[in-house]
Amino acid sequence: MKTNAIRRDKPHPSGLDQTDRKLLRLLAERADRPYAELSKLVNLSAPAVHERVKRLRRDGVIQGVVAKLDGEKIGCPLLAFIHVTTEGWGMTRPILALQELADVEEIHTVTGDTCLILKVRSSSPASLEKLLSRIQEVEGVRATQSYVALGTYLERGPMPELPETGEPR
Amino acid sequence: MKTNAIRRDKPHPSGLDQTDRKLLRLLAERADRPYAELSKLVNLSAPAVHERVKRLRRDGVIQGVVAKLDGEKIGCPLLAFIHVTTEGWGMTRPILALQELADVEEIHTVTGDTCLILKVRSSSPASLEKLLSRIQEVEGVRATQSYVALGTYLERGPMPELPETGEPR
DNA sequence: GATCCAAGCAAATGAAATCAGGAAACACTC
DNA sequence: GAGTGTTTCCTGATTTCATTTGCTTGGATC
Repeated sequence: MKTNAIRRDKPHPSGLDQTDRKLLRLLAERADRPYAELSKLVNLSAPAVHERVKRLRRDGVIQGVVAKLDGEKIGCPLLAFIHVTTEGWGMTRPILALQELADVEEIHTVTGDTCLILKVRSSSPASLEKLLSRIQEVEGVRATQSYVALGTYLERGPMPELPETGEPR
Repeated sequence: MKTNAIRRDKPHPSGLDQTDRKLLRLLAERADRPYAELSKLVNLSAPAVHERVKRLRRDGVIQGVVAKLDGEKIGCPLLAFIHVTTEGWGMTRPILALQELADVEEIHTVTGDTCLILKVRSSSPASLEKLLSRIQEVEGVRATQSYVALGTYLERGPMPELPETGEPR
């Protein structure tokens, strides 16, 4: 028999222990790793990792697994952030309907000198202009201001912080 | 023998045919599908899908596969966009170094009334404040302006447009 | 119309995910 | 501190899926 080195620790408010967090960091970076590989990295057996991932999925911590595509290579070289100021609160039905457009990637309501921030990716300036005019037409929209990305130096998803150094990576 | 329904078409400038684009849309949404399932959805055999995905990966169209995590559930409930105005162009080494911090998710240089846009996700107002002060200290940084997200109504990655309707979804 | 190439398929192989049975640690209660 | 239930883990099957192989065909080229 083997003396299992089990260390229970859920010191974190999120209910995730150290191993969970490490796993999540690994998966947020690259989710197509075999459990066998992950299991070595977190010092567990493959089925144990499987079990944890299943739980994290069930609890909604892991929302899904997606392929990261290259904007330029799929024909959408133009990335822009659009600030939208509106009459009221901002998040109306026609605004929400914008998510049907393939080039709208994110929609947030925010505090600050604007109401909405949209992240969009267009195939051409003309396409971006069309999108803008479409937004301007929406009932309640006062104005828009665009920020076209010249370069993207980092783009990744949420990732739990390491132990409690509270910083690195 | 079966009469293969082969339709060659690469009408798109990106070099991706209709099937590639459909595949990419499927994978951008959910990348943990068996090839057998994908193969039905695009009317191909599993090995054919495998072949295509391999090519798309090799060509960098698919940059990778990542797990999408829930910001709140991993203890980072605060999402914010930070505009940074700087002396010169903006993208200096110390700014780039910010990517070492786990809560910085994106860094873009942009046109418009700011130089840089950062997307960050923090565990608390205090943590966000610390990050802000850290940015302010960077050589060449003139000012920052923050937009804290109240609600996120859409958040996804790049995705090729459908056929040529140029719009839906 | 002969030849070449790209892309496909079915069948076979190998690798990985998943399931099962049982043990250890932990967290309770008494 | 012994008893008991629950959680998490491990090893060893079993099954599912990815990947390889070998061959076929449609289309392009000459």
